[in-house]
Amino acid sequence: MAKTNRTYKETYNACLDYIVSLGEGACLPPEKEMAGKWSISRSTVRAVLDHLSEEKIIHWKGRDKTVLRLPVKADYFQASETRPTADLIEPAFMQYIVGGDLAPGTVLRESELAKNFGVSASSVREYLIRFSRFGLIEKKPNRYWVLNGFTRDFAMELFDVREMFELRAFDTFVDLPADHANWQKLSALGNEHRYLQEDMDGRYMQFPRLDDRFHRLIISAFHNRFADDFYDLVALIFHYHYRWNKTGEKGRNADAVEEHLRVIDALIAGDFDVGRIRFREHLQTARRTLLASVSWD
Amino acid sequence: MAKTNRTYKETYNACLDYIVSLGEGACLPPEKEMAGKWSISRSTVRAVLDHLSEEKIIHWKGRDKTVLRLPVKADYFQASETRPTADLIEPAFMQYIVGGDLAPGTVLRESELAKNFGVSASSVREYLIRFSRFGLIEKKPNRYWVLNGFTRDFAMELFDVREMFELRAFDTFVDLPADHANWQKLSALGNEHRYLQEDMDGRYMQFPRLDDRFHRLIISAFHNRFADDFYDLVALIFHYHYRWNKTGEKGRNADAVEEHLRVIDALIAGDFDVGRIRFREHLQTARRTLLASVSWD
DNA sequence: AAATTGTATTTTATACATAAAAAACAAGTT
DNA sequence: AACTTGTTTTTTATGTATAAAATACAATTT
Repeated sequence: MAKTNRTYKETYNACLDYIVSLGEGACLPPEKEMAGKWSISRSTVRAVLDHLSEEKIIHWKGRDKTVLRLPVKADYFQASETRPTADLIEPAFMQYIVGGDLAPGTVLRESELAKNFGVSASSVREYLIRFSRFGLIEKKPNRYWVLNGFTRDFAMELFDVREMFELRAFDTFVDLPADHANWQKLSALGNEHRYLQEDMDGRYMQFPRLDDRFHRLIISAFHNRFADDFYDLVALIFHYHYRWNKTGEKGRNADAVEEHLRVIDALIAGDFDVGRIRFREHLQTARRTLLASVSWD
Repeated sequence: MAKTNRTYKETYNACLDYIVSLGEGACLPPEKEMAGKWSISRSTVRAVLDHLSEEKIIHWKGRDKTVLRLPVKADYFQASETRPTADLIEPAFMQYIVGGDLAPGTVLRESELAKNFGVSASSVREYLIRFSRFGLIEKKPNRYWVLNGFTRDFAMELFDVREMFELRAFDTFVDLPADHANWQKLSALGNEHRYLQEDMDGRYMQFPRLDDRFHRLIISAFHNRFADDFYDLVALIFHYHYRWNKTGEKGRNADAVEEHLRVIDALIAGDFDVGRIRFREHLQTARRTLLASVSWD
């Protein structure tokens, strides 16, 4: 097989939605306009129109593209068919290494992973090359990939850099003028934290998303692509590490919500020094919590 | 064509060297030992022995591997044939973008680059994926790569992080015990700087190597893989940026040598505070110098 | 029996083939 | 003439095929 026709399927689904919004009897716009609308080529638009015509959803002849009937659920392509291969590999791969609790030094074979994940070897290969930038895996030339693993050292070094970046960003953040949009965003985040806190038992699973937004808001003040990029790694580690390590999750999240709020409240009140101390404390807690659950040295 | 036989050619050349060191009439060791010696498989060793035998350089029958004649220059494979494809792509690519002074936003096509560099599209593709981690290029899905380019912003953000890492490393360095090997290394580097200074006109081209070693020595004190890794990018930028930007090279290098020495001398003398000030100054100069030669915003 | 070689099998790297998608161009409509 | 569509060409994504290299196992020699 060659290239997948994911773009086509995705566009087809988007087009069905669009047809619903137009209603029966309406006319679709010119091909070029549709191509622009979804940022794809006219070829794909025409392929979609072809299929829509075959399915008798529209009547297509030249520039006449009339909606014959509204699409139903069965007309749509399955979500699994439209998801990019790369998006499919990441969770599978992280499940494999984090969920499998593989020891550092474990050999990873492209062909084996490809078979396991049900994707092509080329896709796996590309993913691994991309992923290798995080330093968790390494390629032995002419041989295989080796898992360096999420060791204690790795976690410590990760946190050292994270702290440097976030504290630096924090200092830039508090220097922002009072009318900067970030203050509003921070205030809004505070409210969301409180909302979560009201029903911790029912909503604690929503915390990781909030955590990510809080830290990214701080980091964004630094305006540094390397720091932003580094936070992708931090987020990845946190996301997957805790995904397969649910012990004490609720308590951990409740503590973190509390700590975030202490920082936010201090900042909103203008107590920057107190805020900084609270922020440091929060980073320390995060470091301790993660280190406590690292299984390999 | 399939896989290249670079490993084989490299091993063959290494084996010719080895035969020279053994001398005529000598016997080569067991296959397994040779495989271990060059960290390759026995298959490759046997392929090499086969060729050596064909060329009548050795007589090979079972475990008898006698040297018949010493190899001559013509027996060796050309260096160009043994160099890894990836090593071949890097300078070509950097020449293409830095040497060509391409504007940010320039479209890069895999097939075009492959044709230009005389390598396969897959190799180019892998290189670009790997290179993309530096944030200088970006992939437009289903389309092409776009050069983000070495802009003023990029340089500033690069230096912000570089300064954070190096200053942090510097503080760790000065805390090293007096008998730590790094102090000796620093002292030795000081001497090499002075040696360079004695004949700046004749030796200034050797400075980049020395610069790299000086900064890596400092950075190494931090013991942080992310900082080490980041310095790879810094080194890459410096290496290629100045490679095609020779204006004022001698003066630039002379100044930097002087600045390095001020730092080294202060540290060796135990004046850590002065050393830190001098080190900051040096980083500032480096930033200014690089920014002055950035052509794109 | 241990070491070494011979042979067969597995895995990896990479060119190539092919379908999808984009882009270019030509022709027809309003 | 400006749009829009029809058709063709180019480029990209990705699976497949294949030689190189690694590994495993059997047969031999010391």
